[in-house]
Amino acid sequence: MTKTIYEEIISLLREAVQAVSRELGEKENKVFTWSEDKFFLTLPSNEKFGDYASNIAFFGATFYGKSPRELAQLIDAHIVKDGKLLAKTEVAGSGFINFFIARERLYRELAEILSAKDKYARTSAGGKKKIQIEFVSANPTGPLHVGHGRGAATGDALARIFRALGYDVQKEYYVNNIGNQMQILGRSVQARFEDKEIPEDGYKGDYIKEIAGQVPQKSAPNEDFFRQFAIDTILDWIKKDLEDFGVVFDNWFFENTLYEGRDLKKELLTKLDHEHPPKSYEKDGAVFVKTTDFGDDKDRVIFRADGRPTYFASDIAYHENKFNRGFDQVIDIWGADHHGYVPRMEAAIRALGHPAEKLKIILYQLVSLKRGSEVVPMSTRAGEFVTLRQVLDEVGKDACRFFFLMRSPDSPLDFDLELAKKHSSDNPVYYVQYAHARISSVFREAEKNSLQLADGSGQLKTLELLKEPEETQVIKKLANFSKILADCARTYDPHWLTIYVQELATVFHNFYTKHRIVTDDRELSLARLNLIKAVSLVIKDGLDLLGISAPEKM
RNA sequence: GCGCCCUUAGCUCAGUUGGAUAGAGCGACUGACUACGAAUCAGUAGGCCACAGGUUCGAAUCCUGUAGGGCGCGCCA
Repeated sequence: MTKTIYEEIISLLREAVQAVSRELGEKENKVFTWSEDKFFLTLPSNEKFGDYASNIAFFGATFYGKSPRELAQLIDAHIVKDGKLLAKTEVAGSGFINFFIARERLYRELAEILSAKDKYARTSAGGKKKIQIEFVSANPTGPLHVGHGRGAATGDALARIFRALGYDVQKEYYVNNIGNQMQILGRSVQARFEDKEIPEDGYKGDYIKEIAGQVPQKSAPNEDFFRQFAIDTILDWIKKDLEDFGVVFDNWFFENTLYEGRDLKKELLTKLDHEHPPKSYEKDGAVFVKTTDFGDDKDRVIFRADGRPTYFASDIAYHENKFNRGFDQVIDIWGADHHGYVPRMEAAIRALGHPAEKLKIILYQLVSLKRGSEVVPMSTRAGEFVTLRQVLDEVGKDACRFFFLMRSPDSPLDFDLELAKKHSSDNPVYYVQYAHARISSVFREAEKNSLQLADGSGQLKTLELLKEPEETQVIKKLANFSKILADCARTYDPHWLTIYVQELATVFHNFYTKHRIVTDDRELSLARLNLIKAVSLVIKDGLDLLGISAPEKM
């Protein structure tokens, strides 16, 4: 596993800073401790600021009574510049250190992509750390709607990215298959089946009729049967929808298994109260958890006066179960409509004695559908929700996933169905896929001219022919891929990758229109074929990690 | 009423741990195919980063307040 350019620069920078610390420490008898999270590089917006930039000198400056610029110059003087990694560095502005990568290093990176192929940018950063991502987890009371699609796309893409970075990832779906809603579901189907009035609070959608229609006539159904039948049927739908959406879970966890063959109440209370002071108490016959001790604004009931557990009891037990399975990090992905639930869940984790950082809850904002400028009405209450299936059938998996992943989970998503269907440059999915197809097409053309890339043809000697600014731009963009993946993992946000593949497509298209690839100059043609090969590898890999296909023709 | 999220170009949005001259795409306008896919590319115009204070060497980014929008506030799930 070779080090990335980014990692190499960071370690040079760290060494330089340490050297400066020692020097100033000896001279002035005081040592500033740079916090480790300040060692990062940004990708400057303007290329005259170099390929990477660091603002590290802004941090120790006042401590040493120097200006950031002075400190930056000191650090800069200690950075090793041997031409293998860095062509030069510069202190600029009020104290930035700008790094310019040596051409030689860029060619080596390109060669690395060509030989690593789809293993490029795979790192061991995760160190086999066990992560669990729980997402979708919609109650099996109806088909998935578009909102669930956003959760599904986000969770699945994150899982793929974390895996690529060497984490041991498990994807899980939690099924609420017991409780009041399930009783109501069962009764609704039963009423349909028996042609009776659906209960006031029952489910009234057409899909209830559909389920009732599938109940075998000769069975002797009772309420339990209807409930189970309904749950099974709906779960089958959900699984099928997810599968067609490209999402396959490693594990389906059923709520009822939390209760089977054990006294959950006793176990939970033992867990909560084994340390002094106890974290639970009884009031008016009900059992409360003192979540207020951990930042929640009121204590929460986990067992009602009649002894029945609340939803929250299941959730606490479920998360305890996750931690018992040995995950170092547990990620929950919820729709923003559940945000009110976050403080109590986090409080519960701490009440159970787990460090708060072990649980990461990602909230994604809601999705609204549009056709052009017209808003598609959606209201769960009126039963007017648009299903994931409908959108999937209409716009296809690739566009659907790309649109869901195009925005940060934080920002509300306007999903324009018309745009997603368009096969034109307005549509970012096709823009990126087109770049990939175009490259495949060039290779078909090259073969006609009996030009082929043999394994290992990406020799440095050949690659060094790539000197045009547009070529350099492409190589630099390619070299950023691993940093982008790391950013996605650090921020738990895959949308950086959707932006990245678009940018990569842009620099490629720009190069393509300016320079001909297949020419009489055989060596140069080979060099350029290698370059676009690398582009197609990274685009394919990037799209793969988003769960989107990279077609060779379209 | 209380809490959380949001407000950046005509539109849809980037701007990640505070950093340099706030960036894309669409739309508008101008230009580029007698050789590899024009589903493409190049260029021009377009901004009081909702508003008002504050913290900082430095704020679209952090804090406080105001206005507007979304969501949530059960011994429901």
